[in-house]
Amino acid sequence: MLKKERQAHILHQLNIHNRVSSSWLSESMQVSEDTIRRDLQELAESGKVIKVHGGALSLSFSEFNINNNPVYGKDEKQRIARKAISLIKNNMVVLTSGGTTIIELAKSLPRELKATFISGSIPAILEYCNHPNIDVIVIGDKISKNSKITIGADAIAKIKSLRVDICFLGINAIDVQHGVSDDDWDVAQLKKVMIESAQKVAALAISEKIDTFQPISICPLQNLDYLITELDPDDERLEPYKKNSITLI
Amino acid sequence: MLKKERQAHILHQLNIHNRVSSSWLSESMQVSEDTIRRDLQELAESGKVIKVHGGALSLSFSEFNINNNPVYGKDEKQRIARKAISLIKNNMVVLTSGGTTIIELAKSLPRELKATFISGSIPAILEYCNHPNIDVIVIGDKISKNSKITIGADAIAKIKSLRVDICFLGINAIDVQHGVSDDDWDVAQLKKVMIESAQKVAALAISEKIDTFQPISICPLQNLDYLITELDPDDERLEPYKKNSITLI
DNA sequence: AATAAAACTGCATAAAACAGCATAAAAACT
DNA sequence: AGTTTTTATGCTGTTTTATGCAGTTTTATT
Repeated sequence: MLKKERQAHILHQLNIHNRVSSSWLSESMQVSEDTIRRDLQELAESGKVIKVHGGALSLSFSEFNINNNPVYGKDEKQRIARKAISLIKNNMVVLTSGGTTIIELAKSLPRELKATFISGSIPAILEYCNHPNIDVIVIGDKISKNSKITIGADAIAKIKSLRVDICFLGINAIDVQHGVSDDDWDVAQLKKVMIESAQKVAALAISEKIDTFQPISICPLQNLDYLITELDPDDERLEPYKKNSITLI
Repeated sequence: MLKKERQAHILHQLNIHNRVSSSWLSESMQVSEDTIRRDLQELAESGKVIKVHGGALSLSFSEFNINNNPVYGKDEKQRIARKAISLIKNNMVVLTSGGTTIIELAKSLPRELKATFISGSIPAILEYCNHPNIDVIVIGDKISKNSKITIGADAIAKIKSLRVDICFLGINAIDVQHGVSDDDWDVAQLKKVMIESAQKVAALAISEKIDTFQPISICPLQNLDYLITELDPDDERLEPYKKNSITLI
């Protein structure tokens, strides 16, 4: 087998699998690992593959493309935020959960928007505070360290006493069978009452969370009014969610 | 599975769930926990994740800590903070007001201190959150934009229901005749009830605020147990405050 | 304060990378 | 054709890297 052939074969395999291991290549083409190593070295030097210990990765390998922006998945979250904002009208009272998507929403709020935001998420509150025209109401209680959100009976009681126009939930998992679910019991309780206290409920999720589930159930799909992802509302991945009278945005 | 693959997988999981546990990763990728630990270590060193005991957190979960605008009189406030901390013992319940001096206090808390902190000041809460051994309780209510602190009937009622070991007040004005005073009516109300709810009250003030007064009175000197400034307790400027059974620190 | 889980340390090992050499085939040149 | 040069490949021994394991220390939780 000629050198060029071999290298072409390697590139081909990389296109298919996004990864190859030296040992496997050596085996499948019946050449020594040294030869493979030298092939990979050349391909890497001419920038066609990414060489790593034990093999090579395709250029399209996520880390090197996506990871140029420091916050993973930030663009997606900003798209979601923009869509979510279209639901907020002046003088509305808005309840928000925690999570990075919600923080992105908080950061993206247009300056001229005038509304009341209620939340127990410290980072979100901080963002709301920096906004010129937004009234901020804090849900008090004990803070859960890892999610930086207030949780507990007081928080739940306070949320129950509310009746807000719309509630934005940053969700961790959603699928047709289980509905919205989470892996933190306290946070799940909080989200449950948030849903009850809101006229409209919007779930915010990057598409990677679609069709996943976690141990603690929050609500069935029927309770949601909007599902907002970074995808086009007509994307086929969202098809199963259409029949549940959820508005896809 | 190649190392980079694994690390990319970890980042991907983090993107979805915001946090991952080492044990789960180790299980799901069939490698030892040591390997995972080393992966997380590398990712943390290159600043792609935040390593915590038992796993790792997504970066986007701490990026709101970039709040380092210069503080007026920072050195003095740090000195005050150090003195104030000497009053806090393990397992105490501490109530704090807002203000930059209090935030300096929050930042200076020693890692090994184990206590419960209660506050309605968002910046202070954020600092408490980043401390490993401190339980944080948030006083909820409407936020006063300029002081980033919760104010209102709910906050006052909640504080009244407390009985804390010690209360730290960042104060705006103090003099012998009027006692502690302030220029914000809401904040003053809040501080009044804080004082009532605490066994001991410590007032924190840089020396510039000594012997000044403002329109709204909070309490007479008699209600204070400690007065903490950046000055030496024997400084002559503090002489008038000694006879009021206040401990100068 | 006691306990269990996780992190670290140092070591062992296997796999992979590397450097240098040998060789054989291919290419280039006389 | 014969010689030299270049290129490609494999081999040997050494170095580096990746990973797991055992024992200890640290951290979190109750």
